[in-house]
Amino acid sequence: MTLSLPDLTKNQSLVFETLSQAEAPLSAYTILDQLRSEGFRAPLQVYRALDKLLEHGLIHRLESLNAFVACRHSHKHQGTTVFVICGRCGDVDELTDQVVNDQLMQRAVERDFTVESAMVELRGCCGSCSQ
Amino acid sequence: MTLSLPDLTKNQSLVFETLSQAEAPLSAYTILDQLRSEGFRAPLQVYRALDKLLEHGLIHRLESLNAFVACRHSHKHQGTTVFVICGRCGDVDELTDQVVNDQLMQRAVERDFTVESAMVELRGCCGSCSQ
DNA sequence: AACAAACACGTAATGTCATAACATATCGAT
DNA sequence: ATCGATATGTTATGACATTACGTGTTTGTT
Ligand SMILES: [Zn+2]
Ligand SMILES: [Zn+2]
Ligand SMILES: [Zn+2]
Ligand SMILES: [Zn+2]
Repeated sequence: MTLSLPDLTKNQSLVFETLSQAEAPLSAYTILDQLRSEGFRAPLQVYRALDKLLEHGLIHRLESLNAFVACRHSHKHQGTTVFVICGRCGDVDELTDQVVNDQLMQRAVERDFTVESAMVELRGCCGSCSQ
Repeated sequence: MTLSLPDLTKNQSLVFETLSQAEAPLSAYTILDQLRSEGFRAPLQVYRALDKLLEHGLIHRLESLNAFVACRHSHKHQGTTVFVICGRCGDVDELTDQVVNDQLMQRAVERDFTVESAMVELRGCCGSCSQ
């Protein structure tokens, strides 16, 4: 099954392909290095593409790593996304949880706080790496 | 009630005082600038003090801001701490929530993931700033 | 006291992540 | 064809963090 993607420009496609094929989160500068053979020369070429891909929801930024991953969800995100990040192999899984989301929003409302964005990241060791 | 603090060195005390008196999260370099009059010259002086203060649990690092705050809890942290960060005034509140913590741990266990650390940060607008 | 280990500190250099500023090019609608 | 919006190329700079090396200070042991 192929996702119907928004039209991506050349640079956006290159960055997205790079992230999609990676097995772990990549920093913008790592992406830059991998795309030098395609003519990339400067960080801004990467960051601009990343910005658009983030807007489209095709990728995510992991705040605790200063790195980026292609989205693994085939469905639209609803509520807060929880990122589960293995520190050994770098694998990143993502999940949405109604209970977590509702509880966070409830606690925010209680204190009259308007949530504009939420970050939830679990760092640790995945099943495969624990064997 | 005064906390019984671990013995802090001169540099650690200076950094902790700076953070304690701040009304918003501070970056390491902002702390450095504020402590130049006290003889601080290099980022490492700040980062080393921050490391120790983090170990002692006296301060927290906000991953989504690359900045630090003094802990506002008078009690020991149990489980995941949720940081609630106002983007207007910079105020940071922290709370612990059993439901959020248990649900996150449950979802981790389900997928055989061992959590080593969890980060939860809500960005938005606080009650005072919404008036 | 003498010694050694552990810890804290000072300094310079470097590494890593991200954006500002400015110029040029491409595309699409009128 | 012209115009506005978007995308791109390039250089420089800003912001966050660590490596490497040397020195000083404390502490526990002999
Ligand atoms: Zn996703
Ligand atoms: Zn793993
Ligand atoms: Zn705290
Ligand atoms: Zn506020």
